[in-house]
Amino acid sequence: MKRNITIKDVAHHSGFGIGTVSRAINSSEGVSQATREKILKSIETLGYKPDHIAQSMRSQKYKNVAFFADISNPVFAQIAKGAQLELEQLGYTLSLCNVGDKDVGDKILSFLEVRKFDGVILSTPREDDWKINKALSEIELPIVTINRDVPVLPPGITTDYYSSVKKAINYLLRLGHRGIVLIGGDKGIRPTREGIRAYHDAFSENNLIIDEELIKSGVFTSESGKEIFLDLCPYIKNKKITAILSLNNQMFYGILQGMKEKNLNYPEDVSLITFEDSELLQLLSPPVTVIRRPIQEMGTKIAKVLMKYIQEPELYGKLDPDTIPTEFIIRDSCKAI
Amino acid sequence: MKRNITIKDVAHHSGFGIGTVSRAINSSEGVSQATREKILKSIETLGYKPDHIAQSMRSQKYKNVAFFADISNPVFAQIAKGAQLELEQLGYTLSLCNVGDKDVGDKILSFLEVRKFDGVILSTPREDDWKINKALSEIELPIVTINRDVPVLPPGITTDYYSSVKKAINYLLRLGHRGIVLIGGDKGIRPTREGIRAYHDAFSENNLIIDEELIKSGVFTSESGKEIFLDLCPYIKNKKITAILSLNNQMFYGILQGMKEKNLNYPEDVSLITFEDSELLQLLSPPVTVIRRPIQEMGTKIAKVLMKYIQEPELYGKLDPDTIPTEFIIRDSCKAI
DNA sequence: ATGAAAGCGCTAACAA
DNA sequence: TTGTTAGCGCTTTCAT
Repeated sequence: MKRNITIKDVAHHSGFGIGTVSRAINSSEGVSQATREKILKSIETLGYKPDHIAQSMRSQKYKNVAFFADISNPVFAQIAKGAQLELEQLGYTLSLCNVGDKDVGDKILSFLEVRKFDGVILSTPREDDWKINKALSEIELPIVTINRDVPVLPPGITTDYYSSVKKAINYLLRLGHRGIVLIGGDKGIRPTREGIRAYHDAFSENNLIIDEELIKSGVFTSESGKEIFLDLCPYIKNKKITAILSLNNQMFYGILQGMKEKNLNYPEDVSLITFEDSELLQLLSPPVTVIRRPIQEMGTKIAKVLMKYIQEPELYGKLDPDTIPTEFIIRDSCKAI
Repeated sequence: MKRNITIKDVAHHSGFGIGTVSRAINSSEGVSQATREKILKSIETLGYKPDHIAQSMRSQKYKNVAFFADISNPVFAQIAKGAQLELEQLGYTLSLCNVGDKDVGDKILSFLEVRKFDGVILSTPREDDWKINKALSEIELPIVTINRDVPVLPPGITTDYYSSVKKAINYLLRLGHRGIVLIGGDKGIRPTREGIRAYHDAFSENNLIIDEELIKSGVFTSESGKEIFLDLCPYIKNKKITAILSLNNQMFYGILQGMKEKNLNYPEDVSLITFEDSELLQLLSPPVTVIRRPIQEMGTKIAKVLMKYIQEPELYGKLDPDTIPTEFIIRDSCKAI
């Protein structure tokens, strides 16, 4: 096994001490321009690469970020990609961790316990789970959340669900719909809460009374979406319900599955809008009216904010919350009544 | 900053030397059962967690695996998830790296240069690019490839494209199709090569002459798929071409886009089959006939093999190649002629 | 079976 | 500005 080139070799080759070489590497001050250049040249000719592990051990900086989310959801995969691309610029690495849906707090802690990170990117399944939150509050690292308002954490990066859901509801209202179902996830997470808030506001601003029964919450899976949809079918058939707005991409798949199963069509039998654009939704016939957001950019933004926290820890929790804008794109999945 | 519990504390608390403690932690031999238990108890009561960085520094083992692929493709995202879940079992971490499409070799090398890994999971964009392969051959780590036959690397995990593509072509042949287009990616990568081989074999086993012009290759993007499709349109209209088999999910999106744009329908105007199942393909009407493979399990398998190489380096390159089976699922996107 | 001690490659404190 | 040195927490010889 061929020995690696170490800082000692560079010191020897350049004729300076290892301290000076270290300073040159880390572009710390206290090195004359001339020396720095000579050392850099030595590094170049020797092909020296600092041992990242040894650096970490001494400096307690790891250039490593943990990503907690279910990457099999293309949305999180895109966010991960965006974040990785950004972190890479600064020499940081993104490490994946899939915490399922149970014992989330424990899993996160035990993941972090045996590994070293400088920061965390996180999408927690619930905001008000005290067990999870207790775990989160024990983490002594900057954490940037994805679309979650976790009481024990500073605000992270969020999507502007409110404006576009409101636009969408208003659009349906204008088309004459009144029996509008809102399908979201757990009511204790931001996307659902913001969606519901927008739903309420849209109705009341139009002086309409809300039927709370029309607000459905499940979990972010197609199975859950399908189940909710099937329960809705009788009301769709008797025209009590004429439109559905889904707040989640995966649930929307389930809705479409349910429609197919029940031989229902949109927009004839029910009008449809969903959150999160995709090639699928454009390819379906008719193409689906959606709320879109720039997902990969979200990842970039998340990484940027986290890096700021890592580099200036005193800023943690003091930065203004950042919200990603959304876009309401009308296609052909809604009809006027 | 509260000091961490170190191996010294455990040594002190248990009354043994740090060497013995270390041996107990690593379950190396040379520790009596009684001592081991006492030490384990001390570790428990103190809540000691070995410093993974210090361990790495001494042992040159990092419990870290690099994943090179474009995770914005849901297929790779799923593979990454499967691999992560498996690696996690053994305390290993999966770190992401997105190498785009140019300077791939350099990017991989520079990523690996400044970080420490025990192994690599890789999907290279080409198999015969000497620059990439030169880079790959310089990597002194076990590498498991995803569906690639890279000359300078041992075989990794592959999918059985051959059998199912053959089944698919035979199916189309039986339906009376002769103008069957095969759309794949770069001819220098395994999936395309295997697809073409199956295509050839299916035709010749049926004593049919192949029109090489019907084998189209592009890149794995929807844009490329669409472009190829649009070129095909005249022949579809004059019935020279009656069926298309796409070897890639992303390209298939492009084909569907093209169809939509040209107001063509399947299976009326052209029969369609694609590789890689998804909810989309089942929701489209009519649902699309596909070749399916268990993607997440692929990730698991990849991780397992890599772990074997990491734990027993002498096995590297000596294990039998592993091939993931595929399934041909007939739905309603092909009609008889 | 166990302890002592060297040293992995680096940073940071201290000296010069 | 530069060199020297301690020591980060651990594994691994080498003694005992």
